[in-house]
Amino acid sequence: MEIPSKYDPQIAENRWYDYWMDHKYFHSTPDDREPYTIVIPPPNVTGILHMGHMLNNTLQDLLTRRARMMGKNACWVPGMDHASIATEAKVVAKLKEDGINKSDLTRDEFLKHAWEWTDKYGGVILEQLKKLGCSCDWDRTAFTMDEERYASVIKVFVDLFNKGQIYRGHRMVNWDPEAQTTLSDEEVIYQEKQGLLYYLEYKVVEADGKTPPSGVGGLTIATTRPETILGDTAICINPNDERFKHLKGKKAIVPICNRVIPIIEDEYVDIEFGTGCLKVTPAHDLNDKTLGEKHKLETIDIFNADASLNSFGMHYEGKDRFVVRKEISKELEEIGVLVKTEQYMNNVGTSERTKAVIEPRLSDQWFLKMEDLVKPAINGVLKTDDVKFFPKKFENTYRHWMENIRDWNISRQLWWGQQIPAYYYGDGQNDFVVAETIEEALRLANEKRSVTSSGVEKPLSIDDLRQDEDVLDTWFSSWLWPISVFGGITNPENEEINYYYPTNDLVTGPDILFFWVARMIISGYEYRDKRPFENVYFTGLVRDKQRRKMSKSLGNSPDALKLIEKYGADGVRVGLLLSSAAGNDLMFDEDLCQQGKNFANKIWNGFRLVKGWQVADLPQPEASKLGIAWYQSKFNQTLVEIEDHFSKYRISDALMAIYKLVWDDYSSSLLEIIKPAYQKPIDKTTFNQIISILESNLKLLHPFMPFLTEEVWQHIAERTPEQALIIAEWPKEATVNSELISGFDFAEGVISGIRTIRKEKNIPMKEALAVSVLNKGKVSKNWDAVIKKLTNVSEISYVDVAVDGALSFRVKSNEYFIPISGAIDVEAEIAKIQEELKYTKGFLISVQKKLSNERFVNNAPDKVIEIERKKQADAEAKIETLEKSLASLS
RNA sequence: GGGCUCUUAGCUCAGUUGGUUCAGAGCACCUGCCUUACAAGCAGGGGGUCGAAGGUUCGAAUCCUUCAGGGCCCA
Repeated sequence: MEIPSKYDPQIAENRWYDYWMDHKYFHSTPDDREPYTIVIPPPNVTGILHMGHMLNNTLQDLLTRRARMMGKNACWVPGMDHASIATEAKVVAKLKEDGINKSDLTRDEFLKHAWEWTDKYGGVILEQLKKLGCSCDWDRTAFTMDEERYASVIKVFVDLFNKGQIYRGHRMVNWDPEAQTTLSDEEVIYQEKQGLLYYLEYKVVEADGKTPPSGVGGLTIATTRPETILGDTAICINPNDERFKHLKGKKAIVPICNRVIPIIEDEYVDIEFGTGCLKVTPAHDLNDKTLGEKHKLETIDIFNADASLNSFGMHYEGKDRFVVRKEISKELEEIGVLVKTEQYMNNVGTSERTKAVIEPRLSDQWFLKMEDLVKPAINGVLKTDDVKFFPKKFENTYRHWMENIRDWNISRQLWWGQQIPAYYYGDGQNDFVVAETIEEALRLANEKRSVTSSGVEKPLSIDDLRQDEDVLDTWFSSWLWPISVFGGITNPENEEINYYYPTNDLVTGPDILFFWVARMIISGYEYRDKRPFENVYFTGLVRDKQRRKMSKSLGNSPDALKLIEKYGADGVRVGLLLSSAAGNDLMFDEDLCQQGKNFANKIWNGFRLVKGWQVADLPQPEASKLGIAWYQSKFNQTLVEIEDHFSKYRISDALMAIYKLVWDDYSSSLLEIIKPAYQKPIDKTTFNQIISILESNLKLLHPFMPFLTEEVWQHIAERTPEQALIIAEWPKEATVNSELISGFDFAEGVISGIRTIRKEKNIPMKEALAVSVLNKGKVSKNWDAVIKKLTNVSEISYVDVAVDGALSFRVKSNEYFIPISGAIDVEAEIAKIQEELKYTKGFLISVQKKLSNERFVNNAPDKVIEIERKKQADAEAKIETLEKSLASLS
């Protein structure tokens, strides 16, 4: 095969992705091998690839590829999330553009539009993942709204209802007036907003509601929301507040609507805040609702679903809450009720999706009881380590949330999602049943009615049943994901679920720890009695250089596909992984991708060098033999290190270890050691060994840089599909000869010393040097061939006395001399040696100090003392050498 | 306001049970090289009072206390 002079990522990426797909390497079916399973955090169906996805999926691909090479049956299940609120919002917006209002459509008509939208724009992101090299089993692509997943959700809902875990409740919920749906607490974002505090005066009357009391004028309340006074049903004062003793037992009149409301007393009221008089609006504030329940107050809801005022709003009926706020404050001012206004900063809840200001609202909702469900999930993560978090610190966050968990509001007032399988047949509170099918619901309803009603009534028919209009929270489908992708809910004993579940690793962002991760753990224990995954790897958020979160609105997120085009998928993968310790935010900088691209190029050129050599039947040079033996040990040592990093999910450390192995040890050292002289052939032994070494390197690199490595692999030799790198065997840990490693380290010191002198004295590399050595440390001569090769030294001679008129340097207690033509700057040499001497003596003193400290010798472990003794001996030897040199110079 | 967490070189980060020359890595920077795979390269080099102040200890980047300043989650 002809080797192109430049590596072209585009061609290689397309070629090998197609090749991998054609040969079905990504596809998995249960067999005798140990399974390795990852389920993708399903991206929003209409989403597009952003940096967070790139990081996340690169990590998953890397783990999957490594597992595959380790001989496991690797299965990475891809899929998408129907993202009910986000998708419905997009569809509604699109319809609006076309002049269609959602309210003009029937549910079925709307769903038809939504599916059209999904079919048209959905799945783009999955195609983008392929560009990144993701080795997902695409035959298994799942969708949270497809038939299997829909059925799973319904089955689970019915099951939990039957277990008494799901109930209907009248609750104050976070209402998004724009999307006209309920939001979970987690979907509300609190923002500081500048607003006004309005001081309003209410008239006070006697308990009969008519007679103005003598000597009492009125009372003043402070509110940020004057429009809600129309829903006031009480005024509350603190019973300990001396200022308002005279108000006890009286009543107040709400301005404008002139409703007479009681003045109640409760210690809940903060005497310091505002005026000390609190208006109570149970329908529109959570705290007021609690007060209202305690004091049995009336609840008056003044809003429509879109947060415009209803008939309780009187002449403001139909107007938006913010419009009313302005207008009513004007009216209040005109009728002399508005005492004053003040600037006020308050925390306003807004919708994560629509940004609309959240309205607390009372409504009928479905709830899932969490108290019992969380118990095994708390245990599994925090007590038994059945599920492990990386980094561990997120366990604290998890604990705090799980131990303070509230019931989960699982209903959403939307159409795009799994419709709640509750069927109403009458007007009573309990005139409903829950069932997987309407037929079953009918049977249950008739059964229920015959029990509850004494009289003989006509049986109900299907037409008498009304299904609940609401759908389930998106997370109520994704919390089943690791089970439902294998059909483990609808068919709990099927072969696939039994083989692939529990999955191994989950890679996701900490922002959905509660939304998703915690709930999957809960459902895993509930429905499989097993953890859903063993390890959770939390990635950080991807931020830009200025530490800003990458977002569409800021426009600071680079186009993922353009990055791949520019740096190659491998380059981008390396760039992302290089600085992404688990759980740490990643300050993304395109330069990192450049580094990745450079690395790819380095590997490519290293390959070109080797492939360009002529091979001949020659004896193997000593330097090559030793160099290869050393590298093999170095490789194995690094492999141990890499495995350790992987076991702790320190992915960027693993990559860095490989990076240095390949760049420094393999390219800069080993290739230079074995490189034959210009246009000379290489011996066969060395050549075969270096090919084998290159292949091992490629294996380690493959999970990180799949395309480049497969390309090089296939260039090295003709390979059958069974010999493709993607399924090659991951290197096994082997013995490390530490003598070779320390020997090379010493030789490197010598090499570096010679190079430094070359540099200082401007001696070109072409000019061969002769070196003499005073081998005080009795260092093996084995490495001389290597040293000579890497420094262009013609001869290393061993001497007994210092060489006069030569430049010198020292490695440990050995001293090296390089005679050069021309005068030696003796002064400079002396100064250099004195500098070294000073440092070494200082070091020795600190060691001696330590060793002469009785308490140190008595308390420190033997091993530490031994090390200190060795340090002392080394330093003393070095000082001796230095002093001798100094004497010979002066 | 409550909980969690962080602060180490210009940048991004390692630094495990306190103890090897422990003060590190990569990038960036500086200097010299178009050396025959790679200038997307090679060789060499400089750079940090480990946020501050106390304390424990023979010994502290590491443990404790206080302070300062970030970040995340929750209310």
